[in-house]
This record gives sequence, structure tokens and C-alpha cells, in this order.
Amino acid sequence: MPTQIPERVCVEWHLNFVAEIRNGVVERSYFTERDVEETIFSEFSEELVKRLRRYFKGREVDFRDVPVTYPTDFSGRVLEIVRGISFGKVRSYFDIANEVKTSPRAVGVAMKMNRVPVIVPCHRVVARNGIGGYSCGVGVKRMLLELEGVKM
DNA sequence: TCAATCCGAGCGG
DNA sequence: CCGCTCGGATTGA
Repeated sequence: MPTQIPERVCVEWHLNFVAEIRNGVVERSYFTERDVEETIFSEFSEELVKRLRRYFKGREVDFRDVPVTYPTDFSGRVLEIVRGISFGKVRSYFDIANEVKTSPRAVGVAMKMNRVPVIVPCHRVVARNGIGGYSCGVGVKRMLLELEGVKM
């Protein structure tokens, strides 16, 4: 029986990376300067934090099987596609937009709505002519792409 | 309605 | 190569 109390994991990197979990679902993740206290009760979170630590050491880790929540129907559709982009690869807003028959701008909106950066790798979506934006800061996006060995 | 978006293309210098 | 403008889909107010 999963706990009702939210769990929290914190991984050290350039900034700390925090993920909040409830009932085996990652509900939110974010970067912060602060140190955040971890609360881990479940096997699931134990496993997740191990994988995150490996990821931030630069190892290739796949988060595709991790349950997450999507804000809206549309953004969910877009973010599902984004989850399909593998470690070290990038796609453009334009490209994704064509796949879901929408506009690049709308894809940008959907990226911004992503509750769980890194787990859903929206940093792998870049502009056609540059790195594009990132709600956690473009600097963070650059560092993540560098971590994955992507040359822009 | 309307403004705000992690964009892209087109145009005039 | 710049900077500006506009089309554009979606969301939340």
C-alpha cells in the first residue's frame, strides 16, 4: 500500500535537483539552490534517486517508465512524444509540431507546462536555429545538454 | 475576449 | 548578418 505522504528526493549537481513523489507518481521536479531534506519511504523512490544520481553523473539513464502526470490533454500528447527522445538526442519545436499537427509556438507552451523536467526531457527540444528557451533557465538547459554530450 | 508563450518565416536594411 | 513583424495553437485569467 503506497503512502499518502508525499516523498521527496534531492540530488546534488550544479544546482540541486528535487523530485516530489506521491503514490508512485512523480508529480513535480525542479532545480534549486537550496538544500532540500529528503523523505523516502518507498522502494520506488529509492530506485528513482539512484537513477537520478547516475544520470547527473553523466550516465545514460532512461526515465521513460517512470509514471508522471500531465497538466492538460494537449500538453500530454506533446510531452509523450518528448519522452520518446532518447539520451543525447534533440528534436526541434518545429519537428514536434509537425508530428502533432500543431504550431511550434503551441509546442513551446506545452514544454513550459511540463511539471517534471529531466524525467520528461523537455530540454531535448531545441529551436531550429539555436538552443531555444527553458523555464528552469537556459543555462540549466545548456548544462543538461552538455551533460548528455550534445553539441549545439 | 486577451495576453503570454521554451517558435519560425519573411522582409528590409 | 541584423532587427522587426506577423502568423499561429494553446492556456488561464
